[in-house]
Amino acid sequence: MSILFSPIKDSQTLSQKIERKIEQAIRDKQLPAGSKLPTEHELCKMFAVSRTALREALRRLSARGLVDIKKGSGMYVSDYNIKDAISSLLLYYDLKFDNNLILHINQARLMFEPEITKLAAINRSKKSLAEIRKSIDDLISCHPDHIQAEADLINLFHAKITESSGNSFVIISMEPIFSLIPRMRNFIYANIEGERDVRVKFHEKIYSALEAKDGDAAHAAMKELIEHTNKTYIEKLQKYNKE
Amino acid sequence: MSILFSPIKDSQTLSQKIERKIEQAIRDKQLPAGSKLPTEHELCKMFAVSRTALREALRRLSARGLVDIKKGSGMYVSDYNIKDAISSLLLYYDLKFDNNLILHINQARLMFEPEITKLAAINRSKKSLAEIRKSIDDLISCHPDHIQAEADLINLFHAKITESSGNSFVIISMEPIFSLIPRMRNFIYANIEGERDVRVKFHEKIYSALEAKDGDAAHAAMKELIEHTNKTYIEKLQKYNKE
DNA sequence: AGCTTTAAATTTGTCGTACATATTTATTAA
DNA sequence: TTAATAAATATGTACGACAAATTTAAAGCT
Repeated sequence: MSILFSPIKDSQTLSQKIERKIEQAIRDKQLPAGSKLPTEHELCKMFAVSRTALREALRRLSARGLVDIKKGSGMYVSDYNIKDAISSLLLYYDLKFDNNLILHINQARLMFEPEITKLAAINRSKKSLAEIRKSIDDLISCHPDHIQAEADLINLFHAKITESSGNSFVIISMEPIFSLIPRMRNFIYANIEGERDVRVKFHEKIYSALEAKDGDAAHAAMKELIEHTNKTYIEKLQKYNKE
Repeated sequence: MSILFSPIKDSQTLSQKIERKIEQAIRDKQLPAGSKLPTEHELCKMFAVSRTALREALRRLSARGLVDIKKGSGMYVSDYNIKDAISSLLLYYDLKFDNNLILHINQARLMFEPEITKLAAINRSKKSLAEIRKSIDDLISCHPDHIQAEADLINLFHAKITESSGNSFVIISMEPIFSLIPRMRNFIYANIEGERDVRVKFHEKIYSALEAKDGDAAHAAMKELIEHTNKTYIEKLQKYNKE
């Protein structure tokens, strides 16, 4: 019976209707990024609505990152970037964050990162290679007590490789992991005596494959590294459960 | 000099401050999904602000999917789901949609879907296998003139396999592709004489591997299928450019 | 006593007015 | 010509009033 009859009355509020019209103009490229929107006063006249409904519509658009509102200046179509793109994903993961998600992320990394590293070996530029090199050098020279900095440099290593793939979909798909890792790093990257040297060896091996543009070697080396990372995570988890 | 001094005055509007406090309560699980928020009147008293600023804060939260506002009833913490999770991603892809993105998506699928299918072969349930079976059967019996329906069934086949992996991160990462495909399908899934039979053969082969829980066979078969899909897309693109 | 209908209360949606505050533009002074 | 000041512009917040959807309470009917 749900198809036979549908609501006669539109359940959208006025502000949602306004939101939709402005959003559609943005999606249709009628309002390019950076362009200034008409003032509140002008938009109220255009839409024949009160300032309240219009402002509420604009708050909705602003909250979703579509427009920037500047007091005293005006409202501008924002340049929607990757950070905006993953904002709702990050919120979702924050709300659903648990150990199961970490396990799934670890599993996905094992599936995806060797493939990504293989592509990166082919697509990497001199510049991206230098950035990867720097992350390794910084890790080597990082003070042993700077555990957080160490984990961040490991994270950076992985992120830079993903960037080197040059595939925008891949980069965006992996970005939530790298954004979440500051939160997980004490779990994922084991703080164990001698671990750093093991890790540096893995990084060097991957770097060599990238440098040599050897996709298969890169794939194999990254697979090994992720397996190692996941293994130490499982061990750490079991140790924690035993206590 | 940027670290030495920082803005004295907080640039956040009052409504953004309110938004943040309510959001934090939600993130901290103080306000679980489904629970009713205090009324506007109560919140105005709690925060000691006017109704205007509060409503604008609530519009921001509502626009991001964190709360549902029901006229005459009240405001509720929403059950943030996968659809919400990918909403900003889908917006990003809509704003940046071009052929380059399609190529990147195709490339990512070649990297990821064989791995996903391999995992699905291990993790699939009887139920998920039956759903995959149904999508193939529906494709076989689909009328030859129903080009859109055909493409949607192909899409469903792929989506069901990804679901069968049982990995939440993987499912979410691939969801934008399946959401975007209705838009791309006339490009991605070639409408060529005889193509449907070729495709059904690929689907059957993958299905057999899934049924047999043969991860390597599943991986190889899916790789072959994606290569085929990507190849016909490139051919179609070149044909289009020639005209 | 239980169910249905009607009325009242509650809660969010929209409008209009007023003033505050940040930014931009225009005018004046050096 | 440049710098300082004033005026205008544009968004931020508050308040009061009324509209409209939902919920609750009361009245009416069987």
